[in-house]
Amino acid sequence: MTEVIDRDLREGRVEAVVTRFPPEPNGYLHIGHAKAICLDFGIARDYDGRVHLRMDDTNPTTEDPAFVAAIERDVRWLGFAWDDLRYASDYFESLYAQAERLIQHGDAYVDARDEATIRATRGSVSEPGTPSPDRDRGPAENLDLFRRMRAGEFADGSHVLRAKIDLASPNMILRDPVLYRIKHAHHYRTGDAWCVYPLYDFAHPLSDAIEGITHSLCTLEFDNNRAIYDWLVERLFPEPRPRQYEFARLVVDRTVLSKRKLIALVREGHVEGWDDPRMPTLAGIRRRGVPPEAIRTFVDRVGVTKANSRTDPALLDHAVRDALNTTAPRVMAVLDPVELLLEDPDGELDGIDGVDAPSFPDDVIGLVPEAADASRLLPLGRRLWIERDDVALDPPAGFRRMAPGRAVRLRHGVVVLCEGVDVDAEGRVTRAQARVLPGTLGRNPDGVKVWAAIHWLDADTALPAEFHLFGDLFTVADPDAAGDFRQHLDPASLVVHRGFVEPSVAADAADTRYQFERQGYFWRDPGPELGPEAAATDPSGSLVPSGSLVPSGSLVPSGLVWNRIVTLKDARRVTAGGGERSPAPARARPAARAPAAEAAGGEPAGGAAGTGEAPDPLAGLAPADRAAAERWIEGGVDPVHAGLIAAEPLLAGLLADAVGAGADVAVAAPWVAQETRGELRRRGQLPAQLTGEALAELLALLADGTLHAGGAREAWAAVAAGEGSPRAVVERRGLARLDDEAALLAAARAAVAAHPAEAAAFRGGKQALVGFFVGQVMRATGGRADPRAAQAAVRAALAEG
RNA sequence: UGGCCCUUCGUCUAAUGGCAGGACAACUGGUUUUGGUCCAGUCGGUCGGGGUUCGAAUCCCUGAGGGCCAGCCA
Repeated sequence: MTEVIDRDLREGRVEAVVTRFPPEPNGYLHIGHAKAICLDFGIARDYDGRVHLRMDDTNPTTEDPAFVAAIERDVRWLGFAWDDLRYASDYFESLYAQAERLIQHGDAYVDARDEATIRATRGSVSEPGTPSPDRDRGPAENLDLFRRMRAGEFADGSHVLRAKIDLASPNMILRDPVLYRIKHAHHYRTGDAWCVYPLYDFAHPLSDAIEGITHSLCTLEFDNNRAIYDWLVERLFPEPRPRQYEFARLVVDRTVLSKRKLIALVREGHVEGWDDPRMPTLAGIRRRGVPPEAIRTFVDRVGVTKANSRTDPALLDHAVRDALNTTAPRVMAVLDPVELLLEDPDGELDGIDGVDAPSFPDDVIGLVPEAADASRLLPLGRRLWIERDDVALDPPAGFRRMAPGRAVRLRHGVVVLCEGVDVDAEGRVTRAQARVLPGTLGRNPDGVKVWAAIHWLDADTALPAEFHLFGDLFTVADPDAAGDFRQHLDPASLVVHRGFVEPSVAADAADTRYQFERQGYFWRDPGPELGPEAAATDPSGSLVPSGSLVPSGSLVPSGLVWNRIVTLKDARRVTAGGGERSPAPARARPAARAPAAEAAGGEPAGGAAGTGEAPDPLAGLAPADRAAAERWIEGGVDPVHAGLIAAEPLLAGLLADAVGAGADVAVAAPWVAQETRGELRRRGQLPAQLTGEALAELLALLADGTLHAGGAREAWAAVAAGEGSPRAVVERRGLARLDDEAALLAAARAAVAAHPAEAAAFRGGKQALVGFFVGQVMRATGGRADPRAAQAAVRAALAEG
């Protein structure tokens, strides 16, 4: 992507970069849009260009101003600022004028048939469409009809404006696409001013052109649409015209990103709303507490290519933890509390009713020195809350926390020795007793193993709180792969706990993001940001009445409701006996990947693949061409090459000319079939300089030793680029073969001397490095060195060491 | 089925025709008053076949696999 822009700038095709992000205001932005936003805005920023946020509002029946506001807010939240806010609907008048121009040029016509008929006559991927009786109507009549369409004389669907392109095009998009349809509908911005509205394929390229967009970035599925994009822009606008480039959509495992499915999740009540923290919408992600910079680094890490791929949500989690590790103060919270009663026979705690605890560990302070100043008071009494699964009566293998007879440190406090554990009928821990070990505040006891540091809360001062633990919405990587996506919904995607949090948080800003030690990153649920007004104006349907997700703060005396942003990475392993289990409903281990995901991965192409009969390279040739090909084969030409050349008259003529000019057919054929054919394909035409005579000249230079193969290839490309005859090119570029042994040896020695580490590696047995050194010599000699001689020189130079 | 796009460690992504590298994940150790962080290390890849080349992930052919297109959605 940046390569294209660099070239456009370098070649002066454009003076400055202008991009645009063009959402349709008919839904909420999600993480997939974040990729496009980061790209469009990021490129504009990196190239010191401009970026427009454009509402692609050409369909009055689905769009709504509430979404415009939501989109603006989401883009800003991500940390971007647009240079201009535009609306496609502002261009309706000029778009209409362009449509009239098209009609006047005879490039568009009004079709009076209904939707079903047009659909039926478009043909299929393997059959051409059939023309409408209206297709050959004259421009004047079309213009009249189109004006009457605008004037409101016709009913919805009775007429459309179509581009007149090619009903037999293998690209379905080009089969006379519809440009304008009649919709007697109220538009949220233009009101009732219009009853004809342009379609995407018409409005989008022309909006880009109107705004002077230089690089129009979009996702892969619009690849086919580029043809109509270019067709329109070339007819209606002068250079510099906008150009469209495609990149792969972001797909994240264990969620869904299609608008339809997201709507279904909301409407059917699988989630609490568009900003449910489990949703991949930016509103949901924001409410969950993810900081925007984490989204940006995530998008950076994912990269931009044209290969459709799926991204592991672990990559996002990592970006979130990375952003929060150095910024989130550590506090303690107990999600599933049990009582711990302390005995203090030595009076260790006498006179102490709390400890001052640093808010950040030393390693974070190392990264962010000012974090050293932050601390808070931690009350400490004789009755505490600790986490239920930090205690076991009968510890399973691998259990490293509290159990009878084991000492653990109370984080930031003293070491205690467990003296008793009460369990209920099901074996669940209900209470524990422990004795404070003397002299262990800030110091480890002698001769006593401390098994762990556990988090705790003073029971008398801890604030009651509710914790919302979010997991992936789906249990499988690709919910669409098998059956209805709903059947893969994870019922444990939201787990609510009632517990306690330390009192210090009451003094902090409400939007503080914390790490609850050993649990994860949390922040206070800001509550639904999409208020009732969003529900009321949501044209896609009713928002489900909020249930448990609305802060049930009223039920919690402190009113505190915490959203878990992301878990801590959890390294505790499940033992063979299954004794230890992950306490949080954390993301399932990779081993738990569903069968559907495996199947989606595709069967490796084994067995029968690749072993099929080689097809006849001469199949499908006309008899005369076939005869020519057979003659070449007799002359020693590879049959595949012969077939390729014979199929293309330009190439066949070129080969014949070259042979006529004295070239050996067997030598010339690969140059025609590969190098020359490649030029033909890339340029769409055969460069005039690529004649048989030129090829014969090139091959003569090769034969008499003036050139080696690599130089000849470069020379041929230069000839194709119009730099002159092979001989002239070789002269100008200094491509003549260099086989002076002394010079090559000197170059080889220099290369070896310049790369001692590589030389040592070679002598250590890494033979592949010969190529590396040959490459160095080739570079040093401007590509002139004879490769064989260079390789010999390299080996000699390496042997000298 | 016609056309177009795509294919590099488990995942994502680099490599002017010249040492296949990084990140995430996993795994091993070390540090640690968080089973966190950090540090060190391990595992692991060019879809198959052919061609051109001294040398191919890269260029050419071919096979396989995946995606998109037959809305008056965008």
